[in-house]
Amino acid sequence: MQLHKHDVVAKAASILDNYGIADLTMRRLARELDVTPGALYWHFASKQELLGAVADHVLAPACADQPAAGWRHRIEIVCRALRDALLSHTDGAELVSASVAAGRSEAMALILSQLGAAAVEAGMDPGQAALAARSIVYYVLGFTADEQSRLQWDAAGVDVPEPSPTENPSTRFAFGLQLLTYGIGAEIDAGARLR
Amino acid sequence: MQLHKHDVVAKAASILDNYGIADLTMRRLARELDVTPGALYWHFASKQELLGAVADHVLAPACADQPAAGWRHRIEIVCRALRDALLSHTDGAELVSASVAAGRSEAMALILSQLGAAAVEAGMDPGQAALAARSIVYYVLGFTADEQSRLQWDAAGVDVPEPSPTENPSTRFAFGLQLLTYGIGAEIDAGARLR
DNA sequence: ACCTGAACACCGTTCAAGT
DNA sequence: ACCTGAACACCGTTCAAGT
Repeated sequence: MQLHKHDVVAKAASILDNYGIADLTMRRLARELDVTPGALYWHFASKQELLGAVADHVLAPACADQPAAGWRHRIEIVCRALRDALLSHTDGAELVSASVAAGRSEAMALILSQLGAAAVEAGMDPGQAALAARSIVYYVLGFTADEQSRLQWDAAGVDVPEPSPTENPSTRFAFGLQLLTYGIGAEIDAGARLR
Repeated sequence: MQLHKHDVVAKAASILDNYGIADLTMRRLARELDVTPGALYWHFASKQELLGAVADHVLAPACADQPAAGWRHRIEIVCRALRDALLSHTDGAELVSASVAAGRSEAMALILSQLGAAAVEAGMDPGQAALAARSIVYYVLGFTADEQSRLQWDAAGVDVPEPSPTENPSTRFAFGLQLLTYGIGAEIDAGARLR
């Protein structure tokens, strides 16, 4: 049976979920697909390109059309969807961070444009809005990667103390995000006073 | 001549600067130190531990005592020092991000406490302040990793378009950081209104 | 067009044995 | 105490040759 990109990405995602990113190697992936490592290079130019495809697969659920709402709420919805998507796969945040840092991920470009559009609606000019969108993504990726690595230490029996154990991760996530949306509001107010 | 931790870290930093993080391998490091790979494992338990030490070396200049100033200015000073430290070594942001995500970096803990102290001075309670500090670090690491990877594509001849080419990276960095400091101010105001 | 076989040039880590 | 030698169990990538 012929190998298709989709099958390769799906199998890669299953290795990711069951064994983590360290075990997601070209040779192992080939073995589980009952194929020779070289076969993968007919479909993908490099491991980096393959990981990019897996990243887009992970991000797909966060790319669904968002319901109409005020800019602040839209940002919260996109960011929650992004975090949920990352958390739903082992090492999801690490994988996506690496793919975003390296070659561009199409899915992340879409998410950035959704966040940017919300910032424009809030009253920012396009340049500021693009930067605000990127800042938000840095926060979500950083927070979630951190959260996910703590989860893994936890599962391994090592318990690392949470900085503030009173609130759960979702509440803490929302609080940090609020800092950024408040900042966007304040930035616009400050800009308006100068005009 | 005997091998000391300090020499190992220094040579690792020089490989990093001259060839990048991909070439910073245990075998290569051993070769350049005229030593066998096994020798490194007498001084460091693992590659991860060694990279952590290199990360602390990179972060050292950002750990100098900061002059007294208002909280907002203190945050800006720490963050500029952090970005400068990361930019002063090839792949500095990537290295530090990985080390921070994995085992704890002592230097980063110090930076987090400096940022947290500033947020407390601004009027946050310690739990909120710790989270605000982490959010700021996520931003600095994300922004700088992005900036540094663009620099590398640039140096390689590929030119990737900047989202908003009018302003230089330092100005853009300051703008994104301002979003967070404005957010801290707004958060405190919002909290005060509830009391 | 799609894949195998086999090679190339590497990795991190361990550990008995040497000095 | 500190390091070598040698091995173990892997990597990503390429490419002539097969079907």
